[in-house]
Amino acid sequence: MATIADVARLAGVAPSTVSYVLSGRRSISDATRLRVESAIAELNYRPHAGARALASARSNTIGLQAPFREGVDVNVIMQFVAGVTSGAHDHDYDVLLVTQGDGSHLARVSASSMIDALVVMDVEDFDARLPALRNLTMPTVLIGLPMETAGLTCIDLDFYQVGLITARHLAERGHRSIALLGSPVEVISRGTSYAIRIDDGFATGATHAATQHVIIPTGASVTGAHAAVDTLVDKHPDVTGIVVHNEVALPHVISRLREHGLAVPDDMSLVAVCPNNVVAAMPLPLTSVEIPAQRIGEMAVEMVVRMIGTDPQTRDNEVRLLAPRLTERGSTRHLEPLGSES
Amino acid sequence: MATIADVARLAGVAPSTVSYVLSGRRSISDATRLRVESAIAELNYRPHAGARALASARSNTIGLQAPFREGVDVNVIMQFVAGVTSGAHDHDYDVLLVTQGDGSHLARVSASSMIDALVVMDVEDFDARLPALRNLTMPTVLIGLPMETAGLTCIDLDFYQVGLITARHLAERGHRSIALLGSPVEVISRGTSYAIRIDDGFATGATHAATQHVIIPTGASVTGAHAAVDTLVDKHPDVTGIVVHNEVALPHVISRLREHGLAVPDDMSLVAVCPNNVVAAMPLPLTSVEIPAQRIGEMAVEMVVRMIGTDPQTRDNEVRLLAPRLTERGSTRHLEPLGSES
DNA sequence: GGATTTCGTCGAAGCGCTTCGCCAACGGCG
DNA sequence: CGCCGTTGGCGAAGCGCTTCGACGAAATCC
Repeated sequence: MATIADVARLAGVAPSTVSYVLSGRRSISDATRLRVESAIAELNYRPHAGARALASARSNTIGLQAPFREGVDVNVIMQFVAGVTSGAHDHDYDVLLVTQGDGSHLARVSASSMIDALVVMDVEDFDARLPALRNLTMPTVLIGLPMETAGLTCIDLDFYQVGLITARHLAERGHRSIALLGSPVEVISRGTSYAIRIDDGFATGATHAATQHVIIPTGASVTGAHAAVDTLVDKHPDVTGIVVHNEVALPHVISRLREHGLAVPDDMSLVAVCPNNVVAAMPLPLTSVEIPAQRIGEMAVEMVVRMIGTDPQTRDNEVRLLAPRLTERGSTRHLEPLGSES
Repeated sequence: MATIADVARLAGVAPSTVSYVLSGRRSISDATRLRVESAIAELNYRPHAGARALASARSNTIGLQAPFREGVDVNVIMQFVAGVTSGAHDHDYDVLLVTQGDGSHLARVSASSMIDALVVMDVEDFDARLPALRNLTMPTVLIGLPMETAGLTCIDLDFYQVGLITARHLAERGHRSIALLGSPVEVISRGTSYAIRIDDGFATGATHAATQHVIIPTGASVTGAHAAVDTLVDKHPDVTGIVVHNEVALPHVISRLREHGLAVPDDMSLVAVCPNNVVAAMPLPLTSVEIPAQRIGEMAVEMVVRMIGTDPQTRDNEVRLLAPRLTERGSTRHLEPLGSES
């Protein structure tokens, strides 16, 4: 492997000059820059990452903490990961995967200066990693919200608003009894905030619109979806509109509804909450609120990269909630005023 | 951050001694080792990864190349990733994610000595990354097989055998016409070898058993599954047993069969090929061949770690194909001899 | 036209670690 | 008792890079 000294020799300059060409931290005349660049190309030179990290106290790597938990949508996780990696790439960072949730791995990785910053995925309300994160001076961004966000920087879709606008959307179309088919119980009981926030928003939205509502946790499986629909039909036959926030269950919810003789949207209005590629794969167009997972991953990187190099003291932590947008695709119908139904 | 010099000072030894305590490369008396260890603990010392990489020419990091492609099962991908990370952790390695498929990222990462070895996922027959990989002296293991494996080390489930034993299983139970509902066309036309290998095995197995067979590429979506089942029912009504190698389509295949009035296993025998957690989530027990994705990920790491430190010349490349095992769960029935059906 | 600034480049120090060679002390052996 | 092989530890070199201060030369100013 060629070193910076080799390049310098070939270009007839000092190693430091090569370094400055590479980093752009000092002005270099066009003539020498060109010579250095061609030497670099000729030798196919790549700076040694370790040496660079040692000398500059920067590794140009960000850590991605991604616990692989039960019940979470792998699809969404993958999109976060894809967003983070592509965002990192855009900013010339690499991504180190940190999967062990116990924090010891995290501590090792951060203390050994392998990473300059950290992105944490799938945060719970009382996340076990929180204490470790709080006394980490390293720039950190959480994807998702814990219960107590003081001193933390977070980004997520505003699921409260998701609940609110989906409830309102249905209410505005005349639905007087609506349901939310949400996350599996294990996700909720773990205290995963997005599940709780969408519930709250949904309840509030429904209440404001003087609409009946019910929330049905839904397992991320065929049986889970079927059970939820069965509950809906049996216990809440007056429900005319549902919101489904469960990517895995979604198709099975639709087919189970059909088995019960309920067509979307004629007999049941439906709003999906999931990534766009999931609704695109559905057999019928669905009105939906997108979960822009990839975008969120990219934004998380952007935030964390901006934090690098700023003084931890002056850093002001923000909680960034993306406003959801509902896209109509005709899977929710207008209910006629009572008595005028055909 | 404490350095090795701080530890040495506190323990009253030379820095090199601390290093030897850490690496175990030279014998150290119990007395000093204890002193050093307690100094390490007291200062909460972690070696600087960059410095270590620089001095030892080892980064203790393996690269994981994971292209995020259309049509592949994210679930399986995630299990590979989980296996690789946990395997890496077991061997005291970290994992660097390399997602950009174009190879430039790979080149940069490997040339800058960020990684000691590489695991490549989702390999295609004529994979674009192959040329880059071949003239990489770094230990590399592919998960999946390309067309030409000379000079490469690969690991995968033996999908040819999967096709063979599933076909035979159905044939042995008296099925005279069987079908394989496999990967989406885009996966096949990309030349993804597992899809092709299972097809070959299935065809051969069926032919040997003098059984009719048909292979139906199946889209990884509700509509894809429905289309495949519709094709099956319309064009191949004599088929009595199917193998489904498509995790996403699987539940929809089953429900579509039911919509056609075909129950599993009474009217249609079914063998699934997918990870165990997927069959577990199905509404009925399914006879299946497991895809041990996590295990494969771990084994890939094991192989690649063993390769590190061995001379590239003497390294003999192996292609390791895991023998599949079929687990009966009662979703395939014995067909009665002709005329004796109830 | 001298003083001052700016520009482009160099040299050297040092980041924190590993590893090699060296050496002192210590037994075991003939 | 002298020799030699082991053992346990030390010191220093050096891995490849960044960065700071220095320094001519050219440009700018009054």
